[in-house]
Amino acid sequence: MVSKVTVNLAIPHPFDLTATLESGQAHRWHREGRWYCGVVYGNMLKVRQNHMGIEVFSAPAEPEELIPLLTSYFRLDDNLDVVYQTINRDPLIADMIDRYAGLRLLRQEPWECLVAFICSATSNIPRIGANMEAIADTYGQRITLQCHSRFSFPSADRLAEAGEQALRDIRLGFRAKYLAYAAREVAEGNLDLEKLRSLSYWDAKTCLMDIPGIGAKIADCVLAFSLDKMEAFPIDRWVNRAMQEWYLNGRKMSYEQVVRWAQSYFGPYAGYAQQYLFHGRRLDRRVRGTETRTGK
DNA sequence: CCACGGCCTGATTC
DNA sequence: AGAATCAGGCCGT
Repeated sequence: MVSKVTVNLAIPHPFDLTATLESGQAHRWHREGRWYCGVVYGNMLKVRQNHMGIEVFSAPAEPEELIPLLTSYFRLDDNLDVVYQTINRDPLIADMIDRYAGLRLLRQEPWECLVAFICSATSNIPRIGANMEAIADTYGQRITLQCHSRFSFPSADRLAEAGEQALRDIRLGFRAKYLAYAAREVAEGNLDLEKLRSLSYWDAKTCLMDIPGIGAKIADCVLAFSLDKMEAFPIDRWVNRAMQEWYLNGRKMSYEQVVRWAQSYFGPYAGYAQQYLFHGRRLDRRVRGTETRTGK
């Protein structure tokens, strides 16, 4: 029997499922028309937004049981009005907020998020997704929902056991070594991701960056997208370009200098500002089809 | 601190 | 068409 609920959570502030799931934070969502299919915390989900809220199919847990999980995952506990008031410092960011109102950060599983962004180095969004699926297909558990099958995301233990060569074999490239190392550190308890929540942003970041293959950018992604550090400000080429052109007037600054600048400018929700800048810049490039290659 | 080459691989560009 | 180039970085020199 198929169960379905409309998760009729009061969403008093804007929420845009499409913008949220297609803003490059999460890598295991597949779109089918207006539905999105993904795997979160061992549950396969099929979700769609309507005027009431979010419709959900799920397995193995029933949708009703997953309401707290979904509320957390989609950060429906964030008051976006407050976020917007805080980061809305100028007409440029205001335009992004206006265009993508309801785009939310996600609160993902830290381990899965860390793996995804280890895979992100010198890669691109489709390939990161392919890597994540290959990892799940090979090492996860099968979950079936309405004749579709997906696989849960495997634990660090499981990937530590797999080892570097096996990860290379599923085409992770040079990232296999970093992933194998990180898996071992987490499996052995030397890196306790949940514990990072209780640390300050800078302390948590330092812990993450102790792992080879995790630099400032990847650490910031994990902190912003899974560990509730909303002041984290991941800077990739798109955000960097937005910052250079719109805010820094071409001034040369190191990565961490730009982070500090953004934090002092946008405040404690700098991570939200980053997500809007990133999304806007990326879509812009797509629409125009061409990208000026003067920068690199 | 900064600059640079190398790293796996697949898609896109020339 | 085959060869460069590039993609949501990081590390070592």
